[in-house]
Amino acid sequence: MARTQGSHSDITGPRILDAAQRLFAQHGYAAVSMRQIAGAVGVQAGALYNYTPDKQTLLLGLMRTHLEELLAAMAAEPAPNGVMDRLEAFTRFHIRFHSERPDAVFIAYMELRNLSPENFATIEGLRGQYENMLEEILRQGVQEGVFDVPDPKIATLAVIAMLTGVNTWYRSGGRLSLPEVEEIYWDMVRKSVAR
Amino acid sequence: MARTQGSHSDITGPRILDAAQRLFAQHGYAAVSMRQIAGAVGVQAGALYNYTPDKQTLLLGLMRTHLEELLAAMAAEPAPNGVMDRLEAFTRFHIRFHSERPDAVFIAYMELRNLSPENFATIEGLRGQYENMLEEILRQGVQEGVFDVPDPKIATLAVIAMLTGVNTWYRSGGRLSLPEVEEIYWDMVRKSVAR
DNA sequence: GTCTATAGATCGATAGAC
DNA sequence: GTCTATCGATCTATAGAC
Repeated sequence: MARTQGSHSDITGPRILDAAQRLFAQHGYAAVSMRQIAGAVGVQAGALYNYTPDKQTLLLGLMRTHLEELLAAMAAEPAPNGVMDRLEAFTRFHIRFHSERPDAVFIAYMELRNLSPENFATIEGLRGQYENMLEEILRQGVQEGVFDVPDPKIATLAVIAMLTGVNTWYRSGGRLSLPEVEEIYWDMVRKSVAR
Repeated sequence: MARTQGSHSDITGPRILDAAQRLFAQHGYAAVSMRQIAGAVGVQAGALYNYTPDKQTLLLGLMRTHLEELLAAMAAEPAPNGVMDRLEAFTRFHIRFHSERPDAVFIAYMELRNLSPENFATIEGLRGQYENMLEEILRQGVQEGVFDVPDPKIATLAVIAMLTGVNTWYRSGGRLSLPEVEEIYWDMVRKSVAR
């Protein structure tokens, strides 16, 4: 800990990403300086540039990693057969996954403005893939007569907005446990698309 | 238009607020400089300080004005008698009011981090007043046996998150008209709290 | 791989002329 | 009320020593 020089390449990289994610979520990308990130990691600002070409790429990496992990975790989930069960699985998965990563979720929604047009397109494409999974569930449910949804695209966005809103208030150890939260939201989601 | 000096006090104040609101929403508070705001208005940066003591107060003013207008508009709405009609009125009012002010809404949600603790408390207090109006509707509906809502506080946040999500995609002149949007969301809100 | 040092730009805010 | 000019601080990113 007292060492002020020398190589730490084994862990510095991940620590930079962790510090950047926490600081960007707390203060906003534009309000955080490379010196702050370096200070949180315990290195000088110049050392950061061994791990990222610039601040912008640091942000893009955080957002892309988050969305790729989301898609990978979603793909790894067991998919029930019926549309109702699939909707329930999606709902519970979304709440669980997002409540575990509040900083990453916050950044992925709030810092889209700071992406270049092509990077923005990349991120929005990944997000669209995720949204399409819910939209497909809703469309199939409508087709089967299980759901009553006049506009599946809009219903998808409505449900996701409702579920992601959990992150604005949920805190581990608060009044409600995560299973209780899942139950409340699943009840509302189920009814909101019901016949 | 060619005049580069002289007094313009009649309209400069509102124009500063308009420009700041638009730029803060587009790029984020921290990413916008006082020089950018001044440039958008057509004055030099120093002139801004005739209208605001500092950048922070400019932001606070925008957020407080937005929330005070929200509460005033809500109070001016005719309140139906039955809880179901009141819920419908709230839903349609929320969508209409928020979709008309995307920049102000965006700032009021995204820039809370940039407020000092006491200013944050002020803004959150105003937002809480608004949320309480919906919560009261839900509580009364539960009491009357019209709604089935296990946790009115959480249901309030869920509904508001869903409705405010309209602003992430709705554009005037798009595929759906505002009345169509209201209809879709009212259908989902109504069912989500139904017995 | 990390350090120190710094180039070069930009920031918020102020002072004083008009 | 707006301008010009500027102070002092801070920023991103780079250069070169170790």
